[in-house]
Parts: sequence; structure tokens; C-alpha cells
Amino acid sequence: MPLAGERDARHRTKQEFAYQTLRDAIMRCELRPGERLVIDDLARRLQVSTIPVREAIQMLQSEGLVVTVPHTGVTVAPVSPESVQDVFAVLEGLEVVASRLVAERASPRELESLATLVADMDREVSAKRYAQWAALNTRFHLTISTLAGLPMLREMTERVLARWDRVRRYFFSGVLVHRVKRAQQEHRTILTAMRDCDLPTLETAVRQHNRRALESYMNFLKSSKARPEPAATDVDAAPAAAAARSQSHAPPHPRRPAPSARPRRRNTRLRSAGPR
Amino acid sequence: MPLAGERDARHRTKQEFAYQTLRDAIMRCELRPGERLVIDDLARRLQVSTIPVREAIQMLQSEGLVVTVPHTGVTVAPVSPESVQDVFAVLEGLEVVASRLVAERASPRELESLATLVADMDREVSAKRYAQWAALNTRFHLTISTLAGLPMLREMTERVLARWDRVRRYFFSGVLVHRVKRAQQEHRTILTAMRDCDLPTLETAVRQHNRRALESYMNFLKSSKARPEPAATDVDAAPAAAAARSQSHAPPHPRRPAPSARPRRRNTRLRSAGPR
DNA sequence: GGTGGGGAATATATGATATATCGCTATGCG
DNA sequence: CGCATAGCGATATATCATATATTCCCCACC
Repeated sequence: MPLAGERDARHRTKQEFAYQTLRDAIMRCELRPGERLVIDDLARRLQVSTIPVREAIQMLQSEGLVVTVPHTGVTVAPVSPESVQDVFAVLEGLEVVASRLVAERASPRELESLATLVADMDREVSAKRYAQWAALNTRFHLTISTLAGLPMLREMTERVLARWDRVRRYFFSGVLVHRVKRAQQEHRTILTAMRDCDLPTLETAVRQHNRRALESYMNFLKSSKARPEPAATDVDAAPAAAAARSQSHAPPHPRRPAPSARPRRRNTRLRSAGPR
Repeated sequence: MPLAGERDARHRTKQEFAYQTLRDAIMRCELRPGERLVIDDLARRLQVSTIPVREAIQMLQSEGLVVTVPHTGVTVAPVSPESVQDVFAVLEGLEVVASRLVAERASPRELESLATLVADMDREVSAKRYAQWAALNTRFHLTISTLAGLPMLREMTERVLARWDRVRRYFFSGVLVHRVKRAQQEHRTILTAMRDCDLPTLETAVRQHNRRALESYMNFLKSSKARPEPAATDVDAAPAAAAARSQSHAPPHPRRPAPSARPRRRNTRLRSAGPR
């Protein structure tokens, strides 16, 4: 299977194409965390040579989306429950700074664009299109970091948000519906404080927004309703997660594939644990 | 010139070797901001083929140390005065969060390692070895982010600190001596607040530390004593910057080299078009 | 005679392919 | 139970083909 991904005009080079396609697949958890990636396979599936693939892999690696072990192989980076805390810690730090900068130097016009986003999100909530809400939510936070006017700040925020997107899809295959309305309120509080340039309130609001999100998601995780789910459609992840609970429980992927169909000796190990 | 960089045991692969060497050279501003990098050249100078170099370039790109324009070329990322603000904004955000986490969960033993670093820095200050002080300073801040226990937080901090290192060397070819003592005091304040787990004080201290640094460096920049200097030795950048102000004013690097002084063919024949 | 646009030449990035080497891992044998 | 070894795929090299942006020349035009 060609790993979906037509080469459209967006991709000026095959390397970009490979990068985008792989990144998308990883984000969507279509390539599941822990899964082993074989460069030659990917090259075949993407219909390009290995060079663009290798370059793409390097980029993904320094974004932390894949892990490579020299001479051994590449695997999709795992997603751990702790990464939820990690994400929100970083995000809190960056956003406290970014939002302050926005309050101080954004034009009314720019603040308006944020307000528009919040309004759009409201619409999606009413329509129960939670996946779209999540996309706009990401854009909202991204916009704040952009308006702050500092390229590195924005870039780092972008990266964290991307990781969050992946974690969110993996553990929650969508979004916590009961969290959405509260989040919208918090967005409005943030917006108001920005307009008023009320920095103390703004800081508190941003912090709370992040902490409450963290809290919600962690609680959900602990309640163990979380489901490490394969490729979730997300596009309409809302309806109470009816999706077939696929049995596919890929065991923690080995670094090397079993030496293929060679006269397999029977119980072999690599079962790290198997002590019976 | 082989671009210095022996392949020692640290480099498990040539790709790692290329990456480390190039990164070092860029950090040291030996490869100057804006400078054009030609893959084939680099491969020759590093004594490897183009593939490891290309992979290294991809990694450097996603770290923002080089800029590539498709089909055109790679240049060392420029360093702007604004990036000073950028760095300290991000750092402030990350460190406020990190230091709080450290205060909350670090063991006395771990706090001790921070205290040791501060003491070591004191020694370097007395000895006027400011370059060493700067190295330890980076380590101090890195350690805080490590002790926070969140991998992504640490990784992002590492990246910002790396950028700062480069900016610092480029604009200030070392460190602002008059800032160092104050910085040490601030370090101690931070440390004390951590020990006492006095979060409000800690937050203020971390913020101030970053803002005062920003202020100092920005003032220095404005006073225009700053000197975009080629490869600074740094190893002993302290003594009042006697270093010869090299004339090397590389003009803003072109994307493509002029097609060189080629023996222009005069008899135009072979111009297919020569319709005449 | 100066000026601006079109087009060729060039250097280089990008991509493909074949081949060689190297390390890791699992296996087989003692 | 440990050591040698085979096989796989990652890593690396070399060579080639293609694509593209840049630059400069030339010439028509003003």
C-alpha cells in the first residue's frame, strides 16, 4: 500500500514530499508509535529512491517523531502518558510569554483575528464537530505565538503543538468532549485580558488554561478509558467512540525484524520476559 | 582546509561525524552566518561522501542552524539582533516552568549539583576565565531543565541555549564581563529559592535573571560596541578584546556563486539558436 | 549610446541506481 | 554456556541523470 499521499504542487521536491507524507502518517498514528520503519520499504511505498527518504527521516528525528539507532533501524517515536505532562509544561511556559507579548504589541486588527477563531470554534462546538474544533484550537494557539513576533518562539510552539496533536489522537482519539466548553470559556478570558492588556490576569488565565487541560487529560488517562487506538479517523471522532476496538496489539516492536522466514527455530526468544 | 574535526570514537557513523563537525563550526562562527555551503565542498573537506553531509544538513536545518532553498543552496543561518530577544523570551518561558518543577521535585542531592556549579563558576570569575564561566553557565541552565524531568522541556531548552551560545559568540565574542558578577548573584538567589521551595520568589528570580541578561546584551548591542566578529577564539575572550579586527567583510552571500570567471567563449557558434 | 528583456550556459542541488562495507542480532555449534 | 558465524539491513560510496535558479551575454528597442 502506497502509504497514501499524492505528490501535489505543495511539494517542491521529493524530499519534501517524503517528509510531509511520513509526518502526516505518523501524526495520524497510521504509522503507529513503536513501529519499525524500513527505509527501503518506505522508498518503495513512496515511489522514490532512498535518498529523499533518508533525508526525511533525519528531519523527523530531530523533531523527535522517530527514533533511530545506528546500524539497527528506525522506529516511530513512542508516545507515553508522561508526554502529556511534558507537552503542557512546555506549552505553559511558552504561552505565558507569548501571550504577554501579544497583549503588549498586537494591533486591534490582529486581536480580531483571534476573536474570529474563538467564534469559529464556538460554531464547531454547537455542531459537535469536535475534530474541527481541535484543528481550530491548534490554530488559535499557533496564532498567538505568531503574533508575538519572535520566530523561534513561534517555531517551538509549533513543534509542541504538533506533538500534542499526536498524543491527543493516540490516547484520546479525538478530544475530550466535556472539556471543550470549559476550554472555550478560558479562551474568551484570555482574549479579554489581552484586549485590556491586563497582564496579571492574562498570565493567570493562560496558566489555568494549560493546567486544566493537563488535569482533564491526565484524569481521563488514569480512568483508563484511554485507548491506544490505531489509526483513528478523527475526522469525526466525536460520536462516542464506537470504532471497532481493533485487536491489533502490536507488541513492543523489535529493533530488528525476525530474520524473516528462515527455518524458524521454534520458540525462540526475544521474548524478554517470558518467564512464564 | 579539512574543516578541522578528527573522527574520534564519539562518532559512531560518518553522518554523526559530519553533523557534529559542521555544528561545531557553525557554533564557533567558523562557518559564518550567511556563508554559503556547497555540499560537494563540505564532503570533500570532511573526507566523506555527499550522503552523510546531506543528512547532516537536514538535521541542522531543522535546528535552524542552516537555511536551505530548494535547488539553490544552503547557507548558514543568519544571526540577527532580534534573535537576542527571541532567545531570552523562550528561555524565560521554559525556565520559569522548569525551575518550579525542580523546586518541587528535585532531591537535595540534585540541588547540591547545582550549588556546585555555581561555586565552580565563582572560581572561574575570580580567575577571569570568562569563557569557562560561560560554558558552566550554560551547563547550569541545562541542568535545571534536566532536573525538571521532562524530556521535551529539556530538549527545547538545550536547543535555545545552543542558539544563545552562537549569538553570544557572534555579537559579543565572549561574554559581557560587567554582567557576570550580577549573574552570579542571581544564580544564588535562584538556588536559594529552590531550596526553600519558595515558588513566587523563584519565579521572580528566574524572570529577572533572564530580563536583566536581555537588557544588558541589548544595551551593549545598541551602544554599537558589538562587533560581528569572525571566528572568535572565545577560549580567552576576556582580555579587553584586543583581537585584530579582521577586515574580512564577507558581503552578504549570494545564493549562487557567480558563474565564475569562465573563459567566455567568443565565437558564438554552437549557439543552437543562431538564427540570424 | 544606454537600457531592459530574452535566452543560453553553468554550477549546483536533487534524485536514481548499483555496489560495497559495517554492525547488530540471532542462530548454530562446540 | 560461550564463541564463531551468517544474514539482514543500515550505512556509505560512486556514478550517473535530471531539474532548476542564477547569471551574463546579446540584441532589440528606446
